[in-house]
Amino acid sequence: MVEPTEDPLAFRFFTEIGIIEQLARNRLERVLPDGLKVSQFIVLNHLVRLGGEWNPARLAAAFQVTKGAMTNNLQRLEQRRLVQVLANPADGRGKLVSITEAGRDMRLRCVASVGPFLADLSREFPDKDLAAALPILEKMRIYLDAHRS
Amino acid sequence: MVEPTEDPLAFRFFTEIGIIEQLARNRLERVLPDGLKVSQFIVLNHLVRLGGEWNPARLAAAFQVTKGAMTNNLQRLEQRRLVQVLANPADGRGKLVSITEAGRDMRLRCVASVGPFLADLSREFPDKDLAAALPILEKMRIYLDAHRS
DNA sequence: TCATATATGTTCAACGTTGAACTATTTAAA
DNA sequence: TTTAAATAGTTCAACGTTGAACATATATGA
Repeated sequence: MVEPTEDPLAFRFFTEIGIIEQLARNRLERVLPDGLKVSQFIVLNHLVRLGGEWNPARLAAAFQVTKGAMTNNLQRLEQRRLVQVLANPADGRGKLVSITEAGRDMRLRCVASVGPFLADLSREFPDKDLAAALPILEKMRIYLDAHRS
Repeated sequence: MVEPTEDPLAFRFFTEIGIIEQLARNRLERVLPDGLKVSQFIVLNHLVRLGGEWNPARLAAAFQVTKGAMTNNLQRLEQRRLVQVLANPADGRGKLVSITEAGRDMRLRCVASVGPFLADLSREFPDKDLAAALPILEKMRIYLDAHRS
């Protein structure tokens, strides 16, 4: 009788994370308006919540994606006039990204469209449970970011 | 003074999950041998741990990916002779996947190559902390799987 | 039996991401 | 001042995934 080997807990942890990521992304993108992608929505949300002007590099760092991925995202958002991208007058290399009125509207539509899903979810996962899980997730994110080598 | 709106906790939860997933995948794929992908390694690991023969559909369900993705994965593993794929004699539609000796060897090399990373990690994240986080992750994975609609 | 519904697996285009190469600009050092 | 290093952003090919369409085969039920 061969007993199945136990995976290290970290494997199970990352496996769950991977599956949740995929399921959550697909679930959200099915309800987001106009085929907006999660990666685009989180940029809009970020700009609305924190306001001001951001250069693409800071946005890329904030969401831990490559500059190339952020270029792609911002180009699509700009084509839809959801963000405005201007040259940074103080730095010839840089650009400055800010949200437009249409972007604010779209973000509100997104939040509304995701509402029912979140309402369902919060019945199963009260804030206190999510809040209890956040610290280790944040710690893991920070750890992985610091140990990319 | 405009105060930044707070995101629902679920947003922060999924944002952390998304970033961890990307960082962990990239970290692992940098150390896996011969450019093996995480999605391929977890299939090898699964076959070694649980043994026996699996049809692609069950594997796809186990890892929550589409059948197309699993076809792609298995074709690459089979090209490398890491798994064996045979027609299921009991079901004309199905196939049966099993690991080869080369697959076992490769899986061991993978586990070894990931070892130092896991050792580092376990210093920062003792099993008890990971174990404490697993239940809500499993619950979330099951919830999302059941609410794909 | 025969028709319909399910299930397995493959293929394909579309999409987002990575990583590397590249240009342009700014910063730091000699 | 001049040169080298660092930073911002773009482009491109490679890759994995999704979702849909498709072909085959099995299961269900009238």
